Amino acid sequence: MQFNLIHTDSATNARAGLLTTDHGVIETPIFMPVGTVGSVKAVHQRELKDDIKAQIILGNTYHLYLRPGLDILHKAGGLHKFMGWDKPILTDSGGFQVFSLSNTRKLKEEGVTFSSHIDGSKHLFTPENVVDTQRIIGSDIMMVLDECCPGDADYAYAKKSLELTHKWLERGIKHFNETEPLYGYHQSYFPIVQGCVYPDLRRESAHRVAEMDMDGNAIGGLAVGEPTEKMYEMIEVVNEILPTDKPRYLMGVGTPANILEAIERGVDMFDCVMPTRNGRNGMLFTKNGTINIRNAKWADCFEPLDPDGESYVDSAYTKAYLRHLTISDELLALQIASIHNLAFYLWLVKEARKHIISGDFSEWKRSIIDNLSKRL
RNA sequence: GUGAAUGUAGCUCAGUUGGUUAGAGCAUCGGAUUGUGGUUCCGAGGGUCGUGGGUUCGAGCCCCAUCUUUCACC
Repeated sequence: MQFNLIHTDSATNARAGLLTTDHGVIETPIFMPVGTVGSVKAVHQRELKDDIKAQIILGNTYHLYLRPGLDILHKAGGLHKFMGWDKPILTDSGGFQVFSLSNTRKLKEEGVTFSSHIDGSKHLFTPENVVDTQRIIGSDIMMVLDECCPGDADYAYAKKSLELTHKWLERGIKHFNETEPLYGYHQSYFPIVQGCVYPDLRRESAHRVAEMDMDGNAIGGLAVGEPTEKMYEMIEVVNEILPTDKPRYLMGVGTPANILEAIERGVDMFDCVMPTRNGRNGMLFTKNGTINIRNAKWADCFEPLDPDGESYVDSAYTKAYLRHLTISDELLALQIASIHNLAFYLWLVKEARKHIISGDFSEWKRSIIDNLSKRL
């Protein structure tokens, strides 16, 4: 994997770059649609590629490990072949799911035991076997197993949690270095900065992560209940330390405004369920603000879905039609809303990149950011 | 025609031996959702209890009449 910075904004820390993987080049900053179980929910691979213009998508180790399972993924020749997607894939380690989904998780030095949300069966994730699993999945970017600390954790808990995450980090990297890709292309392995909302823990973690000298670095444990300003502060603290010549990935974030603020602070990669999950619930993102398409006021609005939108759904369908489909629980509603929102998120980062390169990122951000969180 | 049921929110129904401002689910309307369990959660509006009388301090509940719908029988 290679990362080339094309341009760094003179007024801010925003960067435009090119991330080259064996499955293609990614223009950063980038947003990565989330495709948990080998499918971006409600969106066809062809639409992802041709209409949304996704350059990389996410898969999830926890979900794929439980279903379809390693045997099937291995026989399929990895996730790319299995799902018919030949562009890059990043897999989350599953650490977050173990903490957010499982009610019977148990943290130990060795790893984390949890019971499946599907059938209750017991499983153990260790830093090592999560590497093995991601080798089998064959993701271009694998993530380390970490503990995602809640946003309201106290200092003592956060410190203890961070120590465990760092131990797991070293074990994971050791195992990564001792294993080989299974399908003939390179796999990168990103460590994750934790430390909750405590600047000294974040600094310590960022130093630790930077020392590992991996292909790229991630910032985790944010947007998990802490105030937004804290999140921005933590990004600043961490990015002072993380190397500038490696891509920085802010995990699980976020709103369009969050993304622009993070880009300004030097983040290159994002993923979030927001455009797809909220889309399935009738929320549309536009550059003028968000729309709740369920609202009665759209019932007879026969204007295009989004006059400024670049996706074909934006001009092909009206607000009234999408409201009708949404209220009627039609499957097409999920598809249209998901395609629209993902296309918007990809437009947003593409536009940000354009303005970083042309040197007016700050002005552009200022001109758009207040509108993004308005409600239409 | 006779007999038996039935009538409470837009819909399907609860509603104790008669006792404060008649409840629920769904629907409607609005809000939340940040490394996804096609979710989930939160809030709001909405009823002259078929109608008219009566008994009672007090009636959705008891009595009478009437209408609606359903079933059975002639």
